[in-house]
Amino acid sequence: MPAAKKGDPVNFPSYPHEVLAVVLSVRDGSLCVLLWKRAQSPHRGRWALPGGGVEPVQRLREAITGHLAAKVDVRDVAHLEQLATHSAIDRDPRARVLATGYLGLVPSDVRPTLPSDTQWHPIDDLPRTAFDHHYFIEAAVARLRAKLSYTNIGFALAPVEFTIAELRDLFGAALGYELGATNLTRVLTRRHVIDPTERRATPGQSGGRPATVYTFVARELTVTDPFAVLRPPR
Amino acid sequence: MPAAKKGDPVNFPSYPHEVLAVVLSVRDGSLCVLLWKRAQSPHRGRWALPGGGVEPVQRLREAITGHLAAKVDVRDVAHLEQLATHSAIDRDPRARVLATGYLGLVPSDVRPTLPSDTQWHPIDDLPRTAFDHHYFIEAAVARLRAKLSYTNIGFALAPVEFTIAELRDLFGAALGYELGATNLTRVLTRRHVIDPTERRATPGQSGGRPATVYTFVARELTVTDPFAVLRPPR
DNA sequence: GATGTTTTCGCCTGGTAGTCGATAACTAGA
DNA sequence: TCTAGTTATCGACTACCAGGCGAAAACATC
Repeated sequence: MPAAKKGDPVNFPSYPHEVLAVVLSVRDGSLCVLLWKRAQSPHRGRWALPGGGVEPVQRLREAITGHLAAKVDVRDVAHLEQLATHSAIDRDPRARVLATGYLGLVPSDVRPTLPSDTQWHPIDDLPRTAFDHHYFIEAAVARLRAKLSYTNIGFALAPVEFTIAELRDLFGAALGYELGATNLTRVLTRRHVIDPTERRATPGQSGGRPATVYTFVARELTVTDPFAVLRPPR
Repeated sequence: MPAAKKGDPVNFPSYPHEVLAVVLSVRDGSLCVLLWKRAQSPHRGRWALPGGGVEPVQRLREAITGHLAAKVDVRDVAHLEQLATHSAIDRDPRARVLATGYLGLVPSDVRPTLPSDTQWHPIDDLPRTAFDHHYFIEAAVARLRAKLSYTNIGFALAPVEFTIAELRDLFGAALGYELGATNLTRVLTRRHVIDPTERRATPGQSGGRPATVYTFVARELTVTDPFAVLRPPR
């Protein structure tokens, strides 16, 4: 029997496949998602996630990076990870399209120049979105909020250098509730997620003690806490 | 402008899409995965995950359920959840095929009758597997082990009724290390994951105090611990 | 200096994981 | 019935961590 080779038949049905990115960032104290306004039918006038098809030479991650480049400078996207693949039969009215979602994060201090059809929208004040894109947004926000607690994913939301007060506000906006600076500092330093530097921030108009400047230890995703329970014996 | 309708063009390239299931279960004290031996090229003679194509009327979950039915009684699969979608260009030598993985769990007390080409294989003694299936297996095992700590996913690995000793051995096999019965009981009961019943198990040959029979409170996935850190204020 | 503002540190509390030894509840056999 | 062996369960103890609060530090302005 000859070895299988390129061109031999595969009996699997084919479907158009698209990738969609939920790009999240904290803007002016609110967690926001990047959306663009559709000018074409279907769902003309509604707001949609960046994304599109997958070229034959591209992996999914390369495809979403390419589509993102049309909306933002992809070097500003500090973290990108896959979410779920959705397969509802008529999620697109034209044909059956499978869609794989991605979560992208942009630090709060970078201000990418956006095309005129593209804007940041606060998570808790979303407009009508196209297709089933709200499912992807919900999943992305849930994933981010969970990972803020047990990974160092904050590095992708924060500037390279920051004070604890800034980080407290950033985490507060991302999580949707306020938290104390004392405990935040202690948790993140004990887990070696952030480190203090020698530098101090210059106080604002009204004075006050100058804050220590912190940085994230690593700038790629690492899990910090092995879930705390049912640990292996010493 | 007319509204978009079925049959309108979508500019997304199409790809054959397959679904693959990593079915895990504890058999004779070892965490095992369900594999079948390929009789056809490519990868003839190697062991592969159950799976196959997606019919036009099926969602991904329905498709994997259908393919699983050829190997096990799907009613024995107590839990099924999506893993990642893989897109390496030549993960299949015949053509470009996208693949979405699923994690399935079978309780340790059910003994599905398997086709002659299908067997359980211990996780730490795997044969050569076909295609990129080992990536799916690794991801599935990691997902299971993580979720054992912060969800009630154990319900899908355990019998409906069980003793703490049985559960300790079950978790030990799934996690890959032994753990203490005292702490396991305390953690799972405080989180309302398991509940004691009035019934007692009958001691074995060698006697001993009869063990309390426990059950899982819920039989669908619930997250028990909101990750313990950076909680909202009271 | 005096006052106001902001950050940071130390102390306290409560809750949870993990371990170990004592006790309970059975079987089998003398 | 009593004793020894076996297994399960409970209580006590330790260690660690999250979370909160107030005091003190370190700046600003006046």
